[in-house]
Amino acid sequence: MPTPSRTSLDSIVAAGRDILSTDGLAGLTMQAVAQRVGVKPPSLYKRVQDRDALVGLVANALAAEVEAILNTADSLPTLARTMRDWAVANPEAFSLAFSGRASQEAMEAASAPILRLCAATVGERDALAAARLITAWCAGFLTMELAGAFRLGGDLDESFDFALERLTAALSVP
Amino acid sequence: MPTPSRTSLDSIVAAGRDILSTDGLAGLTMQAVAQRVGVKPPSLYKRVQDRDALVGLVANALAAEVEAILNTADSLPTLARTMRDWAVANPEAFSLAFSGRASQEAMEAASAPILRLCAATVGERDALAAARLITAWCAGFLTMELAGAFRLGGDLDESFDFALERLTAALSVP
DNA sequence: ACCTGAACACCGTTCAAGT
DNA sequence: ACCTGAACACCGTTCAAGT
Repeated sequence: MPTPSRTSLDSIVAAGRDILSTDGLAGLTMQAVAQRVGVKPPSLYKRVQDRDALVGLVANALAAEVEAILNTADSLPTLARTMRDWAVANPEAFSLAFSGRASQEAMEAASAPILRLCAATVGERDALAAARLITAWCAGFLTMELAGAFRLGGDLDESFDFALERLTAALSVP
Repeated sequence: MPTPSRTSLDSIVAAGRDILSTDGLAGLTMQAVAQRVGVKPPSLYKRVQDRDALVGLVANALAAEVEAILNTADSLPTLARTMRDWAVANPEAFSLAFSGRASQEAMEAASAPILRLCAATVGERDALAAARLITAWCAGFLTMELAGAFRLGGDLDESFDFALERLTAALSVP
């Protein structure tokens, strides 16, 4: 006799997102997710292949969040600062979003705003390479900042702005 | 009655480094390390606080490797290409070395070559900010390249060289 | 002093049995 | 159809007992 569903894939991914932000990736266990959606761990396997797949779906959801935020930016410096504010406010989410676990489609969508602004700055021909430069720098800087890897003193805000100035100058001049 | 040691901290860290490169961070278990040094897992706790501490020691060893390699470079472009070659040859080692798990001292030592070349390029005043720009970009680019995050087509070598040209230009002009 | 077997808590995952 | 209890393999870690 059929039984009505007691949860859904969306609730599971949403629960995973919440647990990630409070307990980190290590706390994102099948048991924790199951408990939060009100089900026993084995039931999750009806909706999700395994933990890796679930983490990937959460990463996709985070990439969509990033896309939405970046779409509000109208210049590369604004975009970088928007990204930084979000990363500082959501460190665990940031690190999963940029861990390479999101799907190609999700990453493409999140890259679109950067690509658009880069095309406007350097032209279509160099847009992709410029977007990779900006993305790599920004992801690298924020990852290291959040990991506490910048420990040689100095002002981090200053270092961020220094880089932003030099980068925009480097991309503005052909 | 005293028993002669059957292993040492150095062997344990070396075993960890080897296992990392073949099986990745997930394969770097206390059991795998113990087996490789010829001891049972509980014995490791005589030399190492816990798995996290062991991973940190391996990260320190990797930072020292990075330092040695980067010290052979005599310009920023050469340094970046040296780093990239090493990262491609040692992907797991690279990602642990830049994960923020190494100690402050190890990170400072690994940063020294970059800082030195940046000081020669932009002067002492901006050396730290410039080093952070180069380091963040390079770490970000290689992390994303190794994670397969650059999937929008185009030539990755070209994107790397494009960034390197623009960055050196941006740092050369005051 | 160092090593080990036994034990515990915790995790991911499978599957037969329930409704 | 979906859910669960029981079970298994695997991991980190502790500790009393061995030498």
